[in-house]
Amino acid sequence: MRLGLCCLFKDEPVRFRTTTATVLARLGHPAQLLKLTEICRSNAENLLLAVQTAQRLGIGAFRIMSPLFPRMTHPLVGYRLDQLADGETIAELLAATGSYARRHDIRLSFHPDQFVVLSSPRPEVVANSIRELEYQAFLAEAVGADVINLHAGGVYGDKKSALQRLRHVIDDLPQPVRSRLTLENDDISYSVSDLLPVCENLSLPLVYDVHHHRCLPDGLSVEEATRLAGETWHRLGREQYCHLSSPKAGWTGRDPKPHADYIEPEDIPSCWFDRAMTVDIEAKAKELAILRLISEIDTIRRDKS
DNA sequence: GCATGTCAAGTTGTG
DNA sequence: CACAACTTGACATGC
Repeated sequence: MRLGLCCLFKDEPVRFRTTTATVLARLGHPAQLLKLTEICRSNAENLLLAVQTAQRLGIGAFRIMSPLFPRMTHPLVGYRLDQLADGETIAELLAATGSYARRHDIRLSFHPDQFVVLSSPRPEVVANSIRELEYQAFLAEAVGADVINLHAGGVYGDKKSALQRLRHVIDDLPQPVRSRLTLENDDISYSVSDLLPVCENLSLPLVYDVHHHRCLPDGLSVEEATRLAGETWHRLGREQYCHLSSPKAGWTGRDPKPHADYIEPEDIPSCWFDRAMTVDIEAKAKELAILRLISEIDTIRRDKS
C-alpha cells in the first residue's frame, strides 16, 4: 500500500497561493499578469517542495490541487503560461517536479472539483468541463501525472441516459485527457456497480473510494469492489488507485459523509494490506494523518507476525 | 492586527 | 425555496 496525500500540508511549510477572478478583473492587464506570474511561480516552487516533502515523510503519492495556476481557464481573466514573464522558469519548475517524482517514485494525480461534470445535459457545462480538463491534462503532462480522476456527475432523474451521455463525451475527449481519465464512485449517486460497466466498456480505470461505498452500498462487498475495480487497472498494466477516509461523527453518527481529521485503522479494508496499490488518504489532518497511519500499520503488521 | 465575507463554475439533499 | 456540502483554504476588505 502506497499512501497518498491530498493537495495540502498541515504542519510542513508548503503553501499554495490563489486569487479570484473579481480581483484580477479589477486590475489592468499588465498588473494582472504580474500578479499571476508571482502566484504561479510561487505555486510551482511549492509544488516541487511538496513532492520533496512527501518523499522525506515516506508518502508515496500526491494529489495536485486544481487551482495550481488560479483562474487559468476563466472566460474573462484566463491566460497561458507563455504570457507570464516567468513562464519559462515556471515550466522548468514543473519539469523538475516531474523528474524528481519519477526518480523517487512519487505518484502524482489530479482531482478536478465539483464543477467539472461530463454527464450534464447542458452543453455549456460540458464544454467548460472539457476546457478545465484540458488545462489539468496540460499540467499532468508537464509533471508526469498519470491520473485525472472524476466523479460521474448528476443523475438528472434518469441514470441510464446520464451514463450514456457520459460515455459519449468521454469517448470524444482529446487524447491527453482521455488517456489519464478515471472514474470514481461517489456517496450519493453512482456506486461501483453503476460505474463498472462504463469503465469496462471504455477501458477506463475505476478509482474505488471505500468510504463512499460504505455510504452508498450497492450489494458488492468491499473485497469484491476492490478486486473488480483493481481489474480495470491491471488490464491496462497500471497500479490500482483507491481512496480512504473515516467518518467525522463515526459510522453510527447522523451523517457519515463528512471526513474525520484522522483515519480509524479499523476502516482500512483488511484485503488492502500488502496489496500493490495507491491509497489517497482523505483526512483533514493531512500529512499528520498519514504519518499516524504509517506507524499504526507497522504496529498491526508486527502484531500479526 | 484581527475578524469576516467572498470566491467562476454543478448537483443533490436538507431544513 | 434557500442553502450547505462536497478536498478546503486563502485572500481582500474593513474595523
